[in-house]
Amino acid sequence: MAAIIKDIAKIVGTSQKTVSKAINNKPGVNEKTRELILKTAKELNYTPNIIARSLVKRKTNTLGVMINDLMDTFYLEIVSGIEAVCSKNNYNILLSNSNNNSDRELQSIKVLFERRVDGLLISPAQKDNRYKDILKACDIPVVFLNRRDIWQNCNYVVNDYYIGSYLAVNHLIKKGYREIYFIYSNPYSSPNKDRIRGIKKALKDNDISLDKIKMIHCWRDVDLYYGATQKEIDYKGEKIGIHVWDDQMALGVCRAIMDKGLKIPDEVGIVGYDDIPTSKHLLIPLTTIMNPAYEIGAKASEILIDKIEKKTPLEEAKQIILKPELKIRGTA
Amino acid sequence: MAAIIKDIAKIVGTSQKTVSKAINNKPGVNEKTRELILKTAKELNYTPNIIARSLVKRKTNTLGVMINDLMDTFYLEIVSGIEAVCSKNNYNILLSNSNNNSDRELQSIKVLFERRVDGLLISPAQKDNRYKDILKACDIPVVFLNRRDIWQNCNYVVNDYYIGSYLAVNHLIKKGYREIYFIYSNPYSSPNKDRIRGIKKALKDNDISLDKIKMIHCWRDVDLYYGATQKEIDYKGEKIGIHVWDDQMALGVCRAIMDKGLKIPDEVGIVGYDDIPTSKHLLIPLTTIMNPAYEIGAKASEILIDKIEKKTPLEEAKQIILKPELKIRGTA
DNA sequence: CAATATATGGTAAACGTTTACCATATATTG
DNA sequence: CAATATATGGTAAACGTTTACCATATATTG
Repeated sequence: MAAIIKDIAKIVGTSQKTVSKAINNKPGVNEKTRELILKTAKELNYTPNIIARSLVKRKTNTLGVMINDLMDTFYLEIVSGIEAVCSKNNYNILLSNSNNNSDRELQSIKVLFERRVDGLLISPAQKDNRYKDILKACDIPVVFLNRRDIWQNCNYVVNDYYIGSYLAVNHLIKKGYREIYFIYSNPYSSPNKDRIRGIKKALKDNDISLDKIKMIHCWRDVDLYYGATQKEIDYKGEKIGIHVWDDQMALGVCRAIMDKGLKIPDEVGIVGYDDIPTSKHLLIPLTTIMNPAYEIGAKASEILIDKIEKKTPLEEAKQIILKPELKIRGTA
Repeated sequence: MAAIIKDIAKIVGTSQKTVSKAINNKPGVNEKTRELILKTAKELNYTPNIIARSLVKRKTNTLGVMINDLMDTFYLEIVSGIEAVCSKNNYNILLSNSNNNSDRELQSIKVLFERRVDGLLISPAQKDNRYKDILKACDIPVVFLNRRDIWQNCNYVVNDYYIGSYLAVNHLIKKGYREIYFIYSNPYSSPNKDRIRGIKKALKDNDISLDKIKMIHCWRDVDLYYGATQKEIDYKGEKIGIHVWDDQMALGVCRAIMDKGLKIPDEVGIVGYDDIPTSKHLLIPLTTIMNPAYEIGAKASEILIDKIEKKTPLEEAKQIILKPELKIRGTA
């Protein structure tokens, strides 16, 4: 039905090769021939078949994007950044969501391979990442999003969680909150380890004993955060400072604090993480740490495309750590 | 480098066809031969090349997804729904973002065609949708997301905005808010037209003169909504009810109302739209209309896949209108 | 003018699958 | 037993591109 190169060649009375060259704007085609070919292509409503091209060129101009939680607005911004860079460089995105299920994650990565993506952007599921061997055996480049501990010398783009949580807790302490809590979600991930280091540094710098910090673990769900805050946090006259895993979860924490009848920021100070777009529009705008999600996605895609197009040697690990920033607003 | 069918055939000492059959679990292969083939495939680390398969089968098992604003959490949920259904049906997603720019939209749709997606899911850019002719000339199925006016008899899945805004304004009126505002964004879209019909119906049902409604147009940006509310809304002793384009924008409206020193919900009532996940976790949880975004995405993909696999005749338009729901919370 | 470079373009193979068309050996049927 | 059905599997073409290898005509060079 749809026209193919062979049809155009037949009509114009030339070879397929000449048609191919003309359509791809390559030199070595007579100007008149080229015009005739392009005109005919337009008339026949010709659309190049990228599938066929990919097969012979062994390049799909496609990036596989594996996200662990598409419902999280933080990843939304990362994907936006990826999309923008891909679009500019003529790459397409094959999007998958593991839902933090490592079986689905493994399966999806296999499918992305079968689809012959030129490179892979991965935001790993929370635990049990079994794809490591497959990825290492394979020779396509991979860049990890927001995680830096998948294997030694992996490519990654992360926010500097060490600095971020340092800034958060240091700010709380300087503002006079002395009873410090950290409510966290993903215990074994590199972000969490980095953040705990940052928090300890902040305590040390302010001459506060390390065991003054109270850690509350809570899986990532606003209602769970609400419940944990309700249950675990008690005001005994000393100002409480809470550093929360991320802004989304901070909503639950804020609500629980208000429901307990405590005052933000007078009795309880709260610092989130990520600076999602809603944070600054809340009734009490959230004090938080800006995590440049869009930039993470954009930077990671740039690195990946560089690797694919061999501008950067494949074996040399690219590791980018982006600076976070304290955004002081209404909650602390 | 990587093994292909030919290699396996040579090693096992059989034809390519037999290998292909064995790998695809098709009948007509001796059990012993099949086992040997699968074992060899595993040893060679064989990965089928979906690109080659797509070329000969003329089917890519890929859906093109064209979103007009990836930064909007509402579309995030739609994409999640799409992803879930695709994953279940062995389809992949090629994701594009038009950023409400109709040039990019047209360009991206062309690229998706060239990539030979089996079907297209489109959430149209705000204005000037120039892809209509291309789409109609082409013979792949298209389902529109959240818009029902692109052309006559197009396939679509929408929320019933007529009912939704009816519920919103009716609720405001019943609660005693008599001065009604509607702050809206996308004037010429089908959602807006449907919503205005719904609002008028609500006024009529409550015996309120149609010219009592005040419409404020404001492009979709929280700060613009904040500004418009600051400027346009004045409390003169009569309770004000505001129906806002969506929940995200309602954040700006709420903040402006508070900054003016007005009380929510005593003096000003606010009803949003969409029921994004944060709405129920706000300090004053937002009264809103639930818009089943995930379901829209899921349903649209199901329809599209049905069309592709010819379970539904291509020419018969599938038009699904999902019911919204009033969520009464703290703001009205 | 002969030798060479350049522009133009044709032929045919290749990318890695699937599948239409056969062919053969064995099992089943009346 | 002859006739037929069934299981197994081989050959070669096809999907729609790109490209290595040539070939020819013309322009340029000394």
